[in-house]
Amino acid sequence: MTKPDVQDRMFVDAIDRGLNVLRAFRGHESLSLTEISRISGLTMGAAQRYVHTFEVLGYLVKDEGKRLRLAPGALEIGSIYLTSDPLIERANPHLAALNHSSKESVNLSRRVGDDMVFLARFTSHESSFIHMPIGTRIPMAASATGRAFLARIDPAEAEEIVHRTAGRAFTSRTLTDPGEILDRLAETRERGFSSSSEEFYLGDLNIAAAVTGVDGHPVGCINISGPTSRWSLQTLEDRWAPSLIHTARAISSLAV
Amino acid sequence: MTKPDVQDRMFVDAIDRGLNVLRAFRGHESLSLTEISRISGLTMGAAQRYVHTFEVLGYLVKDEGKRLRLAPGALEIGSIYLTSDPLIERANPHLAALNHSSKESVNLSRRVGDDMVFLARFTSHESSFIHMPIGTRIPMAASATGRAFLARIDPAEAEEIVHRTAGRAFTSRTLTDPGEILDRLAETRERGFSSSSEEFYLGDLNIAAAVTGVDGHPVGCINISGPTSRWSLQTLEDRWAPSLIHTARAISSLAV
DNA sequence: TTTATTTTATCGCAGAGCGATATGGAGTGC
DNA sequence: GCACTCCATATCGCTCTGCGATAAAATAAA
Repeated sequence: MTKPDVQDRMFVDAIDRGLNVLRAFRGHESLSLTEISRISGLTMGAAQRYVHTFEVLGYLVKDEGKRLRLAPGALEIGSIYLTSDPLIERANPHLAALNHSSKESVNLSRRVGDDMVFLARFTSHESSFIHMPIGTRIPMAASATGRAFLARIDPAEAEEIVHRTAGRAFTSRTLTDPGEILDRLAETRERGFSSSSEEFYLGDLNIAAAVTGVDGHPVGCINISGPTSRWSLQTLEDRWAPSLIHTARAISSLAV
Repeated sequence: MTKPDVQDRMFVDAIDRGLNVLRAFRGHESLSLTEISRISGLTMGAAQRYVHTFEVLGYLVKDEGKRLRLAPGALEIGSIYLTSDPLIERANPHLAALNHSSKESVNLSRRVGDDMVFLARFTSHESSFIHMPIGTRIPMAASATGRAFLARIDPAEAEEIVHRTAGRAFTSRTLTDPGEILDRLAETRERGFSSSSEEFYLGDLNIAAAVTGVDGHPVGCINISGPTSRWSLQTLEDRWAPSLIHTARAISSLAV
């Protein structure tokens, strides 16, 4: 369970237990009731009750036979979030303009724990397309957007996060040495943007810059991503980093 | 409450009560605890417990003062859905290709109740951009995608939906007469695609075609949307409806 | 056809979530 | 600076919601 303290009487267990039913679908197209019970750790009766509840609410739908799938109704809360976060609506015109001029994928993300989460995504105008839907999480230490964010928070906190989370490799190119990552943060602080080359998936190059709030603290990041088939990291940086920084500043200046 | 039957002992009330806290944020950037209590219909104590629970889970975050906002963590379940629905991943390359050739906004949607919900969105390569995030719902009767879907289901069911939901106008151009909408469905059945002109918001033109499953029933729709500043409905149809239909069929042929 | 597994339906129980309320904190007006 | 109002937080005794267990029904596999 997510509950931090077994004595937290303010925490509603049923919410977490219910969400665990939906979380069970991560990496699965469909699941049987028995599989949901096993993956979520709930008894068969409890799993049955939550599944029934989410079917009524439109979050789950029965597939052929008795298997269940997540349904489009599961987008309900995420959709409310996407229309209530002012940063997204404020950033969109700027992201669209940068997407238009660069013709590459341009995204907005915010921090969630040790990850960056995509909130808005304008896909490449060229034929190379990679499926990274809204809500996708990328580890901060292994991504340009994450490192752009880390470069703008308290250095001690950034160092703690890097030491705690570095080490996991996603490709053969992922930086895993904390010292090397911290060097990249220092470089990012100097240049005002970060970059990564094929660290989260092969063939993908990225440059990113932080968006700040009125107090100068980072509230999110924007990035441009382009494939190795069209760019080298050097040419992507030379051509688009100035516009990226300019766009990040333009979005930052709208913060209230 | 959403509960259809007060005697439904399988329904977990706490889930619905909790979701009502999050639903309260629809149309609001932030809310106080008192406002959440009032909008959701929960007592102060219950609202307090659910707010605390969602703060721990990362779905809500405290703003300046005591106000609360939805946080990016609220995308959790929606994100799992977007990566588990095989239609989305199957459709993406085709949507990207159509977006690339048409340079206009290309989207995928599925039916939820009386609405169509955007599941994937490739934005226009031109400068006109409209904020319609993933999860946005559009009434079936008042949209090209919805009418493309209605044209492929049982005519009696389609007629019932049109009579029950038609009448609400979103712009001065929204079709509200059920007879006229049913005529458009007949036209759609003939042409294999539907269209709408400025019905959901002014300046927006749309053509749509249904994606079908192995049994020929519709499982979703794709649409191309372009602004009146660049197209007339006639030229959008003439130029892109053949490709749209072709793309819908290509996606349909991948269904299992 | 038989057996095994999964799903559904039901029930008595107990503790999770409840509403009420007291207390603390913040904002406003004088 | 103080009084008042409103909001937020903390707490408590209570009850009914969600529980696990289990029997029956349905489905899948041999």
